[in-house]
Amino acid sequence: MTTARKRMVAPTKPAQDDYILTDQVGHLLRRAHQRHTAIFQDMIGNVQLTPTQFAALVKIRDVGEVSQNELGRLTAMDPATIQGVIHRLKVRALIARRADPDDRRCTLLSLTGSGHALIERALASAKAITAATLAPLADNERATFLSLLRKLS
Amino acid sequence: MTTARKRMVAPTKPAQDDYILTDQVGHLLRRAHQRHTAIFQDMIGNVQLTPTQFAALVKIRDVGEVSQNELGRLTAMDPATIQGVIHRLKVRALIARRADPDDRRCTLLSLTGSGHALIERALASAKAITAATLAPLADNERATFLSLLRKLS
DNA sequence: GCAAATTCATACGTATACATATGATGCGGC
DNA sequence: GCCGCATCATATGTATACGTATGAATTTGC
Repeated sequence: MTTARKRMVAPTKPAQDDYILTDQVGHLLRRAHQRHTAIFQDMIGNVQLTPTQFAALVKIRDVGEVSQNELGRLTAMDPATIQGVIHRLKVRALIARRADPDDRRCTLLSLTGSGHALIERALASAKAITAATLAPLADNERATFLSLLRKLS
Repeated sequence: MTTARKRMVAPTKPAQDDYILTDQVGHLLRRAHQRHTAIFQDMIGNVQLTPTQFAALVKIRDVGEVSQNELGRLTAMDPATIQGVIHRLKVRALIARRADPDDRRCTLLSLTGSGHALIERALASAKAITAATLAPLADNERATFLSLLRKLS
């Protein structure tokens, strides 16, 4: 064992130059998304809404009655994902459901009165949240960034 | 002034102009992250790794032995999150753990032989995944995008 | 030196996010 | 008409992601 000295120097320092994790677009996207979510939770106020719950409510407000899967497509959520989101909003009575008279597979979703009131309050915060997320960028950089980001979504 | 002609039109068609969900940076970040995750799962190959599992393995490879919380900081994961990631990698024997002789609170993590072999195989795919994610952008746009994205992470 | 504050890893609860499977329903092709 | 296929909503399982709480261990502040 006296020869057990530092036999393995190389393995402890592999080729970082080749693939730097924190420079990869996937890692940066994940961190930027994390940061935005944190800002959202900080700034959304006493209205208890997650980003996806907010998205679902805003979209229903925009389009009116809509089926669950259709709402998922409009907000980029899997049917399995939107199901849980809607369920939690329904429990809080922010959303109402009724059977679609024309297609018995579908459930039509709409905002309740309190849902409407809540989303209107949340919208003010939402604009500030977008501004806070983009705050590290200069004015002229923001449009550039959004334009490029849109191409990747 | 003469009464509300278009007063009642508004409720069914609310101010979309004011806040367009799909133009908000948070929504675009979420969708871009979704797209990257899908590309990752498609291209990572028969190596069964999620993006965060891959990140943990790559980072251990880069820095050698490291405590669990420290690894979390290096890969932008909460202590609660990294705990689950490490647990799943440990079950698959891709990671080994030993007590830190200098700090009995800590557990030192390292790659096993198969962990090392697996991450080396995954690295080839990882470069292609980054390229595929950025494929919608022109060459000159990619550096711009990454530079701006880094400011938001 | 020692009490207070911090850090480490874990555990529990909630909320996306998606693959997959299922049963009910609608629709197109023949 | 009706059979095959698609769609809708749900259910289950796995994996982040994080807040909060906990107990053990270490560092600090005085």
